[in-house]
Amino acid sequence: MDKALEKIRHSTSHVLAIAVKELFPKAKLGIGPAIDSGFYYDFDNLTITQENLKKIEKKMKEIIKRNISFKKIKISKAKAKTLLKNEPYKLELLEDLKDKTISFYESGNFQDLCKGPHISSTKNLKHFKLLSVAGAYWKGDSKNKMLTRIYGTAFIKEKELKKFLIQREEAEARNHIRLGKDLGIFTINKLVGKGLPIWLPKGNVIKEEIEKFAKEKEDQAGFQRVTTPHLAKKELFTTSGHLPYYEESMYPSMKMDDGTYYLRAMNCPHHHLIYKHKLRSYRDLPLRLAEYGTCYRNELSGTLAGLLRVRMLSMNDAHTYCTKDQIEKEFSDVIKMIQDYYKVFGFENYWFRLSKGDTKNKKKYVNDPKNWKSTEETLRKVLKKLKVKFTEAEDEASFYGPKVDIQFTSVSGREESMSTIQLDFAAKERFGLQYQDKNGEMNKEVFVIHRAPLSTHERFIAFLIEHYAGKFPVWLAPTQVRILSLTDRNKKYVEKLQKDFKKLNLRVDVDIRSESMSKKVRDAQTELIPITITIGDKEQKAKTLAIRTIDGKIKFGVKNKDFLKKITQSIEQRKDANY
RNA sequence: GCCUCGGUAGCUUAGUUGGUAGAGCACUACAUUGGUAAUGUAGAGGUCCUGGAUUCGACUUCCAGCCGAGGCUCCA
Repeated sequence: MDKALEKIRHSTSHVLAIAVKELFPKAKLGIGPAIDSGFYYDFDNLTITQENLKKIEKKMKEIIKRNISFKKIKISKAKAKTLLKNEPYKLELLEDLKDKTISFYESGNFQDLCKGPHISSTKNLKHFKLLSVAGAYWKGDSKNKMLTRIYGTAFIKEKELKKFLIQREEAEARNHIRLGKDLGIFTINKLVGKGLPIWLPKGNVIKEEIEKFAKEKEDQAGFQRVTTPHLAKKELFTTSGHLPYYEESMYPSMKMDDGTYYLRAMNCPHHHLIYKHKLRSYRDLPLRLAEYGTCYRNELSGTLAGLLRVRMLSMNDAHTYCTKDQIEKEFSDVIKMIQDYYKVFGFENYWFRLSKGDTKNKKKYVNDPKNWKSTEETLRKVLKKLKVKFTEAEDEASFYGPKVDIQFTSVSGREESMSTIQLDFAAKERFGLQYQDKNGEMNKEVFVIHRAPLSTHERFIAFLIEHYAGKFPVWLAPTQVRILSLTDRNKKYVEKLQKDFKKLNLRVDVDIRSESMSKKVRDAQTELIPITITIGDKEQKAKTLAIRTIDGKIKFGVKNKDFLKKITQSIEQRKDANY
C-alpha cells in the first residue's frame, strides 16, 4: 500500500477510536491498523448498530473539524503503564514490547500506544466512510475474547472514495449467491442442510459442461478415469494418516456391523489403493488417475458461504504417481494445464503461492525435515523455471507435503484458493507404494502429485458466476438460444426450428406466449440468455433469423444454415463468436 | 463454533402510540397480433421464520430456537 494512503487510513482509524471513546466512554481499545480495503479498529465492551455507526461517523467529522494534530511522543515503559491503566488490551500489547522507550501518539486528549505513521493533523482527513461492524477475536485467536470490529475506508481523493463505493455495489450485483438464486443455478434447503447445495437443472448444465471439458483435456494429457466410493473403513484413513492429522475436518465415524466407517475428506487414499492393486513396473510411471470425486468435510457452520465454502465437495481431482526424476516435468505440466484452463475462462487476476510446512509443528505435518526441504526446493525450482509470479507462505502446506496454490480475490474482496497442486512424499511409506525398476528390483521412491486445477465444482462455479456476472459464454450457458414468435402465426414454425436446433444438441427454448415482442425480449435479456432469435412472417417466409446477442446487437436476415454453422463451431472451440 | 445485523406471497418489498396485512414482478384466465428491455383487464396466491411469555387481543413487546448475510478462527 502507498505510504501516504496508509498514513491517512491509520490516522482515520485513530479518529474513529477518539469518536467511539467520546460517545461510549466504557469501550476499551484493541488495535486499529490500515488494511488493503481501508482500516478497522477493535473495541471491547461496545455494542454497535447501524444507527450507532452513523452517529460515530458524524462524531468523526466533528473531531476532524477540530483540527487536532498528531504528535509523536517517546516515553518510558513505566509511564506508558500508568497512561494505559484503564486499557487492558493496550497494556497487554505494551507487555509484549521489548523497547525501552515507548512510542505514543497524542491527538488532543487522546493518547494511544502506536508506532505510527500518522499525518500531521486531522484537517487532512476528508474522504472516509464507515462500512460495517463485525466480530473479531483478540489477537486473531479463537481462544481469546471476541471484540467488536468497525471497518471503514479512507482515500486521499474524493474521486477514489466514490469509485471504491461504486465498485462495492457492482460487486454485490455480481454476488454468486444472489445470481445463483435469480438464474436458477442452485438452491440451499434447510432440510438438507447448510453447505450442501442442490444443483438446479440450469446449474447442472454448467457443471456437466465443465466436467466434459475437463475430461477431454485430461484424456489428452494421459489421465485415466476411475470411480471410487465416498466412504471407507477407519483403517484406510489411519493408513493414510488423515486420522489423526485431519480428523477435526472429517465427519464423525459411523459404526456398522463389520467395522467403523468414515465419509472421506479426500480422494487420495482410494486412489493409492488403485495404484497398489497390482504390481507396478517402471513402465507404468507416471501413472495418472483422475476422478470427479465427492468428499465431505466438517467445516464449522459459521464459515459456510453459498458455494464458496461447502461441506460436500465435488472435486476435479487426480493423482499422478511418479519417480523422483519425473516430479519436475509432471508438476510443471499440471501448472501449464491450469494456465490453459484459465485462458479459456478468461481469468487473469490470480497469483501462485508456494505453501510451505513448518518442521517444528509435528502435530500438523509429518516429521521428515529432509523431504520437506528437498520437495519445497523442487517446487520453487519449477515455479522459477516457468517464470510465473509467486509468493511463499509458511505453515500453509498439506500434512504430507508442500503445495502450490493458485490464489484469487473474490468479488467480495476475500482471498480464496482456487486450484491446488500438492506434492506428497508421505504416501509411499504409509501405503508401501513401489514399482519394479529396469533391473527387476523394487523401488520404494514413489511420489504422488495431488491436483485439483478446476477447484471444486462448487467454488469454481461461484467464481464463474461472479467472473461473467451471470452472462455465461454460449458453450457454458444453461440456455444458449431462445426463439421468440412475433405473432401467433409463427408459433408452429418456431417450434419446428427448436426441433432442428435440438438435433444439433443446442440448448434452445422458445417463447410463444401471446405477449408483446419487447416484453419477450426483455425477459430473455433478464434471464441473461446469450442469443435471442425473433421469428416473424418475414423470417418464416425467407428462412432467415433475426439474431440479438446479449450485448443488444441485432442482425436481420441471417440464413439459418450460416447461424447454425457458426454457433456449433463456437461451442466446439469454447469461444464466443460474432453470431 | 464465536461476534454483529436481519427474516412479511415464488421474488423485490410497504406497514409505529399492539386491533390478524397492502403493492410491483412472476403465476392463471380473457382480450390484444406486435419488429427488439415491461399491452390491457380480471383472478388466485399470506401460519407476517418457529415455539413460548406478557396482553381482552401480538407481524408489532420480551425470551428461546431455526434460518440467512457479513466478519473472526479455519479453508478447495
